[in-house]
Formats: sequence, C-alpha cells, structure tokens
Amino acid sequence: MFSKACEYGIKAMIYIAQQDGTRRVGLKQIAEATDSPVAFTAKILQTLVRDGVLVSIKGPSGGFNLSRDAEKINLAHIVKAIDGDEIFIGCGLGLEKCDGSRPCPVHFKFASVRDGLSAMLHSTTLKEMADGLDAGKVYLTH
Amino acid sequence: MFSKACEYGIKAMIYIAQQDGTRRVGLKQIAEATDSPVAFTAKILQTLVRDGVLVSIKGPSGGFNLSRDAEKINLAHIVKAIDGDEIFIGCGLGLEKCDGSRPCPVHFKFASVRDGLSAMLHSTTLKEMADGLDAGKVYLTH
DNA sequence: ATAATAAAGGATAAAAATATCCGAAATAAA
DNA sequence: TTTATTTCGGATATTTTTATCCTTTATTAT
Ligand code: FES
Ligand code: FES
Repeated sequence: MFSKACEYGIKAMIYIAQQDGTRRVGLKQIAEATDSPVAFTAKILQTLVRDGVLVSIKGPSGGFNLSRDAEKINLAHIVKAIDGDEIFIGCGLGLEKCDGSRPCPVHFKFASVRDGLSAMLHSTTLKEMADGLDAGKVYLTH
Repeated sequence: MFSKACEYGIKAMIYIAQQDGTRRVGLKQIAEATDSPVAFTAKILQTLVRDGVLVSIKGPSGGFNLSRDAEKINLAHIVKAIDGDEIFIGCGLGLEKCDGSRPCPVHFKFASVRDGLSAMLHSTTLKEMADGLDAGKVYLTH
C-alpha cells in the first residue's frame, strides 16, 4: 500500500507529534521509537524538512519538530510528500492516468475505494494519532 | 497499490475472460491487448497456471484459457496469487502483523478502508470485467 | 517421422527501492 | 575559540522488482 519510506515517515511524524511541541527530538530517538533504520529514516526526514512540514536544527540539542500544530498536519500531506500522489489519483490497473471518460475495467469499483482511502488520509491528523499513543491505546512497534 | 506484475496479471485475466471460453489465447496476443511486456507477462501467466486458475496448452494453436467460468473467478484470487495477502491483512504502517489487540495508530481507520478494498476484490468477478469490455464501456489500455 | 509452433523454465540484466557510510556544515556548550 | 554534537548531502551497497533472453519441452500439423 505505502512504501517502506512512507511507513517510516508516518511513524516518525506521529512520534514527533507526540513529544511536546517545544522539545526537539533527535534522529536516533525517532528511529528507535519507530523501529526504523536510522540512516534511512534520516533521508526521509530530510525529505519532509525540504517539504516544509518538518523543521530541523543542527548541533547539540538539535533535532526535529513539526513546522505547525499537529492538528494542522494530516496523513495525506505526509504520504504525498514521500510517495507522491499516485495512490490518490492513479489507476488501479496502472493505466497512464485514471480517466473516467476512458475507464479501465476496475475503475468504478476501484475509484470509490481509492477515494475513501484519500478521504481518510486527508481527515486524519497527527494530533489524533499522537493522542492515541498518549492514551496508550495504540502502538508504534510490534 | 498493486505491483506491476499484479496489474499485468489482472488485465491479462480479464482479456482472456473476454475471449470465448473455448478459444485459446496466445501470449503475444494477450501482451499486445494489455499493453504489457511479453516476457514478463509470460512469467506472470506461469504463476497463475501453477496456481490453478489458468490453464495452458503448448504447441501450435496452444495458448491459455481460464480453468473455470469467468463468473467463478474474482479479482482477490488473482491478486493473492501474484502479490500475496499483505494487501488484505497487512498493517498500514508495516507492523509485523495487523493486530486489533495491539493496534498501530492508523489501525481503526485503515483497517476499514483495507477491508473495503478486500470486499470489493472478492465480490468482483472476471465476468463483470469482461462484460464491460464487451460492451465497450471500459478499456484495457490508455 | 519431421518441422513448426507455443509455453515452461533457467539464467541474466536493468531499474527501482531500501539501506548504509562518511565527510561537510551548522550550532551549541565548554 | 575550541570541541562536541547533530543534521545534511553525496556516494555507495544491497535487495527487490521489473524485464529480457535463450534453451528445453510439449504438441500440432504436414
Ligand atoms: S481508469 Fe483505472 S481506476 Fe480509473
Ligand atoms: S495494526 Fe496497523 S493497520 Fe492494524
């Protein structure tokens, strides 16, 4: 469904959101908390910094924090920054583009599922996810 | 969403289903009709033959046909044969397994979308897809 | 029987995704 | 100012996915 990079990215962002907004979170801490490879996570966080949804500070006591409130960042934004928008608008059978005026055989059934996924990702914020973690109802690792 | 192999496999199966059940369909014809690479398509069809959902016959006038009626083959079967069942049961954030008793942050929202996709794939038959093609309402290529 | 045809299967090749390593740059603390 | 820390960015390595090639095997038609 999502790439590994995207899975790591979402987990990292949820973890950062869970930490107090003022406190900075370091790469190693993030990678450990999300059970993700450190160096690969670094690359993904760089992508999110370039995208502008994440802020990084170098040096001692440096680290990462969200560029805006956790309730103002949704999962769709993160997915799009890392995996692009294929999952939101792409054809289920890989046709060049999903086009209702020249639909593939699965179009009508697939597009509604895909749009449901898109709506879910757009409406789900980091705040909700972080709150679930705080409440001990959900987990970032197995 | 699906692998390229799976996209090619689904398109190939729909195309084969569209052809008269008695007539055999050759590899090159399938690859051309579905705009897929010939040799790679061959590999995927081999997988489906081994799975038992497709039958192949060698030699002149050989080719492929479905092992049973097109209305008795659903898309989920094909997807599972090629991509496995990760998409049906896997965790959205890549945790080892999706486990409602130890859910990841996206579990409750993700699982319902994923289960909707699964239901769609299970309830959609090759016959429906082939009929749409016959009616000229849908297309296998862009 | 022989030749032609078509899928099977094994060996590679190419491309993309995943993952690691290390020196450079920035920053804060000593 | 020096040192330690931490991210950045480029290079490289590994693994998986995608794709091709070629020989073998089965089958049909001549
Ligand atoms: S054309 Fe294939 S999903 Fe829309
Ligand atoms: S545990 Fe992640 S989707 Fe169920």
